[in-house]
Amino acid sequence: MKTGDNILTTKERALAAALRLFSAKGYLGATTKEISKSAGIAEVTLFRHFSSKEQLFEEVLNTYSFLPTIKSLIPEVEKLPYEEALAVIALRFLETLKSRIEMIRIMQSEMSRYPEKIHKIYNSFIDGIIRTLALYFEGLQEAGVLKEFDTEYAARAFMGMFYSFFSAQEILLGKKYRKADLDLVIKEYVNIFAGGTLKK
Amino acid sequence: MKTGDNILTTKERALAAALRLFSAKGYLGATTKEISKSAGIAEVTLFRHFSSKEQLFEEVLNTYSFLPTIKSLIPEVEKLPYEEALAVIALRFLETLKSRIEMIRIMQSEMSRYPEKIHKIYNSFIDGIIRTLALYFEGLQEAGVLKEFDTEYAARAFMGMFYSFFSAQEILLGKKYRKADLDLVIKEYVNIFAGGTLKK
DNA sequence: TCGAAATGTAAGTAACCGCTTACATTGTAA
DNA sequence: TTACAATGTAAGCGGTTACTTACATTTCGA
Repeated sequence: MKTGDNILTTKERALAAALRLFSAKGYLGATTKEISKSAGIAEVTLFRHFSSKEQLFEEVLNTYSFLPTIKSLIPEVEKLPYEEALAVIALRFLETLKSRIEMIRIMQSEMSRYPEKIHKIYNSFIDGIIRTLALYFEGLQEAGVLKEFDTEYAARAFMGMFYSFFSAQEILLGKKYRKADLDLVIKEYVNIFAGGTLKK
Repeated sequence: MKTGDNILTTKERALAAALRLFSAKGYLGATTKEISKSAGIAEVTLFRHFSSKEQLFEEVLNTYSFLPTIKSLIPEVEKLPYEEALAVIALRFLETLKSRIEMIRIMQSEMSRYPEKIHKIYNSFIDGIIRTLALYFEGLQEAGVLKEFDTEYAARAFMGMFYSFFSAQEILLGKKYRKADLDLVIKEYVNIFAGGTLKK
């Protein structure tokens, strides 16, 4: 590697390029020639690091599958009023999705290729968030702030509202939402959800 | 066509097979040889009906893109109590999605191939539903049943909850939800949403 | 500075895919 | 029955793709 070059190793640059192209064109649509060119390396070098395109794809999944959960967010949000806390959680959730939009695109379009693997990645991400949020709800139920409801279903409903908003905006329409729109959406969604879960 | 054979024409069987395989394997993953074999016709016959694979794909989109709206549902639901009406709308929405799951899979994975066309199909489907539901909400707001909120955002939130449930169950996990689960999910989601939109 | 490891260049291979051509067979309407 | 339209069989063509081989060049630590 030339001095002053990118800090990333050859393998890391290959993985990053593969992530980009698999995301944009799908597994079959992204060719190894294209990936290596995009990574700025020779095609043969790609095959020196990865024994096959299939294995490259697997390593892309493994390398980028980690998604930050919102678990660390709960403690700092527990002191906020309910609706403000929900707004912060929603915003962080949307930011997390956006930061991993390439992985999400891959998961959406390559589901049939790697069902068990992608299923696992999806579950470890979603389940973590759902359970964390459900625990937050349970705490507020015990404190008498929220009425009785199934906390896990409620968590799924909450995340579902925002996921489908994200999906429509970022994946289907390709529109970048303006900050004002985003705030408005969060406010309206949180309002409905809070109204439906708070004790009267 | 032999007598006593399938009622469908050769072209229709080709389109149906193409829908199945494009949905299961993606545009690039489904070969013309495989599609014709699955349709029970010769590969050359496929190219007699469709000038290219690309045109076959376009005709699949055109043929199966029409999604029933829920517009016709509103009148018969207007007499029901709010929560029951929401439950019926949600159920019908989920049934519609399920009946067109192959098209939805194609739209999700081939977004990059036909962005404008798929975007159009998506919009004509979703926008119709959103606007219909928003009108229903407006009527109830004027009647003093619902509190004030942005009816379109609310409609998006409502559909979003159920779409993401559908997506998680049918597309990501491949699980068929049992009827009991479905009823429970609808009940919980509708409860939250109704609680957040009804006037206290 | 020197030698090994990493990377590049060039060429090629076997398989596959979309699509075509030429010709034979079958179904059906007049 | 005949003529025509629809479909089938078989073979192949040109292009692409994943992947390999052989060899030259660069990088860089010891």
